[in-house]
Amino acid sequence: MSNLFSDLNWRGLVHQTTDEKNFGSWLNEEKRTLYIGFDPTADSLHVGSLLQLMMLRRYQQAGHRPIALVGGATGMIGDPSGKSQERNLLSEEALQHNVESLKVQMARFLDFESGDNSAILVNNYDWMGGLSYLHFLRDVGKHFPVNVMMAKESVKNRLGREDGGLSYTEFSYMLLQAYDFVHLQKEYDCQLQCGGSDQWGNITAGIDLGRRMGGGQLYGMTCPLLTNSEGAKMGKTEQGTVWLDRTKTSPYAFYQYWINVADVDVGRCLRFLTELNQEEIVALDASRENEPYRRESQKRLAQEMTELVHGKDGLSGALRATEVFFGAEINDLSEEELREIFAEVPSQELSKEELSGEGLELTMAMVEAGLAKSKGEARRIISQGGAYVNNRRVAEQEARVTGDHLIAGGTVILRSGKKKYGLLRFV
RNA sequence: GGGAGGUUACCCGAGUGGCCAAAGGGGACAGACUGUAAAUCUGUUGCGCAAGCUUCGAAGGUUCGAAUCCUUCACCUCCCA
Repeated sequence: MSNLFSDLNWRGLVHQTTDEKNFGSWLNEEKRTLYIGFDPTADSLHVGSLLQLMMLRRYQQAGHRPIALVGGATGMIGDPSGKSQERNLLSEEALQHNVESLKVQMARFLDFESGDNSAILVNNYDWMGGLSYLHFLRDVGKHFPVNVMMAKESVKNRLGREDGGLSYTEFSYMLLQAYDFVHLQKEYDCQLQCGGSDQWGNITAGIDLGRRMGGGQLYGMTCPLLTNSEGAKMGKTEQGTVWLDRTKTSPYAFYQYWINVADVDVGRCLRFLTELNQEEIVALDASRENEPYRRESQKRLAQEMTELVHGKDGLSGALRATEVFFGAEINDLSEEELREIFAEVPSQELSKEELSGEGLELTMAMVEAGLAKSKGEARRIISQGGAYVNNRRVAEQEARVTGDHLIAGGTVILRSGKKKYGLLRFV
């Protein structure tokens, strides 16, 4: 565990620590227990959570004991940090469902059976759900000077606003998170809380509370937020959030997300999100510098992330799908592969009758598949060389789709341009 | 209530009787280039294979012929009360 902190520093993952001078050596002294909180606002984690998951993983691999805290209770309140508006509150049932789903995903990152530093998963609803308001105010609230709370960034930002401000509920959020920390210290001897830089206020609130309640010294560390060169959070595309759940974001789409990370951002991603060692990352930096067209960094990043999140099978599926989507032969695909790869491509069912006789006009087929708004537009695409049947360019306007084109049990794959696909299934 | 101007295709916008399926720009879509990037260049951009058909706020009218002229209606902007 000796080089963990220097590695984190090298990667740029250390934004702030509570004890600049001694934090590193404190970590090295012995096995520590740390925690990071996750918000159960959805039933899947997304790319934005990866950084924190990896952080826990790094600590665990360095020999420390990670606790992943799922905020079943705090999620009911909503953290005002970084939010410009009052949150919508989720129902208790929805939250519990989300908590269960997150547990499963976290198991991919953390080892829950590694002996004395096994990861632990906790849900703060378990100790807060039954907490009485009166007791909470007496034991916890008493230790929070309101003027200190008012001074926190997350609160200050919101108080100045005319539209909405901040509710009492959200104002109290930091007390809950602070209490989590103290509780975990008591239960698991957890002395360190990590989080994104926007969590600093909440983390220090916990440290203060710990001292006031007589629990001894606690530590905090934050890492930078992972944003792209445009300053936006990673993990959002035009299609929406990139999830870790394969039913929400397919392994292929997940892989593609990383492949398309901009050059200026990919170095940070490699450092923040992968476990490649320093030599490998430096080598990739050089590759990017000298032969950018090879895009080694993106490929490596996509490969690492996809394998970690979706496993070897997920990665090979994504690679196969990538080949196919970029023009590989698809005649020999099995029905299953086909369904997997083209899962999120819009498809249309037609009667087999349509193929009888001379077959179906390609123009008509393209309209049916949603690739063209009219036959005229379809004809245009064909004449410009942008039409493909089963990934083979078809340049004749009069071309027809016939039974010979059917692959994998009655499907024809149509494509317009480089990447726009549409499926026709004949039944 | 009085007066002036406007409404054109996905968006902006030119078009004042035939040469108008309608300039130009943006966007979008294809192609080339490239790194699945950015930029650039080329082509296309109402429907129809075609003859042709339907479009210029809506309805009606004048005319051989209307986005264009007339009438009514709807909506928008501005000015005066």
